[in-house]
Amino acid sequence: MQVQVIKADQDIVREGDRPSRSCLLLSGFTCVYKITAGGKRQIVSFNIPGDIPDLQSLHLKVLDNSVATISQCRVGFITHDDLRDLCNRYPRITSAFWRETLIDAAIFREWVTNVGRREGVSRMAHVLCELLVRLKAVGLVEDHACDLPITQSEFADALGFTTVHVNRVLQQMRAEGLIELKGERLTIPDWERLKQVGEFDPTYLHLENDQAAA
Amino acid sequence: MQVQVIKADQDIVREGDRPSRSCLLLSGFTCVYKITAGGKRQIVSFNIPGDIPDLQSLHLKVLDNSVATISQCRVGFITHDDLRDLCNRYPRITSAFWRETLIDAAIFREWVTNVGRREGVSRMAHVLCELLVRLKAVGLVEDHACDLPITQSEFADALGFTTVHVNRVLQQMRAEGLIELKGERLTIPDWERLKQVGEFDPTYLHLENDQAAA
DNA sequence: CGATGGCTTGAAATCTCTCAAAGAAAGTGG
DNA sequence: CCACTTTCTTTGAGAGATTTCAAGCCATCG
Repeated sequence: MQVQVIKADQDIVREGDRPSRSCLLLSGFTCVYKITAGGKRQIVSFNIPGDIPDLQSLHLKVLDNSVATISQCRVGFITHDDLRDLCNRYPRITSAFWRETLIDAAIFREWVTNVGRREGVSRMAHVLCELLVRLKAVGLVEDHACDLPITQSEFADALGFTTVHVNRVLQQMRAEGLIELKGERLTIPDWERLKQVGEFDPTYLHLENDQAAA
Repeated sequence: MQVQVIKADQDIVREGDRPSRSCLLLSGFTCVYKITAGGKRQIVSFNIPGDIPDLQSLHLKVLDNSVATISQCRVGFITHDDLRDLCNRYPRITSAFWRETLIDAAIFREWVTNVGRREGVSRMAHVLCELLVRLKAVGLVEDHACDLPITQSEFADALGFTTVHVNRVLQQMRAEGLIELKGERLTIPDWERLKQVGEFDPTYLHLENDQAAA
């Protein structure tokens, strides 16, 4: 595995690429995004350490999305040949990788639902809940607080909002005591309430030990 | 494989189920959907003959979505045990199935983008383009026309609109000569223009022979 | 210290929803 | 085969959520 440090706001791979390797995110945040013909950006998922944002390129030749760093990241590149060897030698690994991509798909499904059917505060709360639970699962949450280097305009691209609207939604959430968010630090004063506002049910994340979601 | 005929508007599997088999759609249309805590429905994809809407349940124990028939359907059920046997015996099959689920994921990504960043006519045009191309790939399109038993309220649930709005969008599209749609019959007078309005690029469908998309 | 990127604000314009009702179309039972 | 019911489509008008445009503020960084 070839490890590399990439600074913030850089594309790791681009839509249309035909990569011969995939990347394992070791530290930092990345996002998977698409650009519409009209020039608008939609982030379709956030990646946290442990994720392999472009594992699908192992079986789909052409990338239909880009992956970019949100913060500075450490990334490990593994060639598809090596991955295939691994899969051939240990069928268990095939299943595990396959399962990872299925969970990615489950997250996309949930995002379609979130963007299509929830509004304002509720939509934002839902993504925050997802991030919290996933970060907790990899040990990046202490005391209902975590580092979150995501800008308001990145949230906008993830939620299908404008930056202006994200700003107003966040203000409302702060006013209601749903979140504390300053700089890159997010704190959740009342997890149960945030979950309720975001209509958040972590089933779709298919976590092995469900306690992380509690 | 156990074949069964299921009438329209029936759930085949439900969110929360732990199925021990998956279903292959032989004829008819189904959809994958989720219900939010607020009681709203979001369809996250349409299925056409040849699809296996719940193949993911092979590796994810609990279903995080439901699958329902849209029209009357013929469905073939295959047990997970049989599927696993197949995969073990023929690694090629594993790859093929895995690839199918990766394409599903690619479609979800596109839908997030569609719902998040396109509006009105453009959003509707995009789903129609996707349906056309996929139906063409399985031989269900002749002369830029196909059967499409999807109601306006189902389109609404797929696009994140209300039924009323879908109705108005469709009227506008008819008025602009983008589509002809009466009853269950859809005709596309000008494919290039519809593609352009829907900002449709079929790359994400990862079709083997790209001509289908032309 | 100026520059850059990110955050905040206001007001008007749009898109989409809600509510409510009526007109087609399709299926059901007698 | 008709009357009846149900579902699907269509319409109007007012309300709401979100966008657009435009500007000012704040922090960070070289």
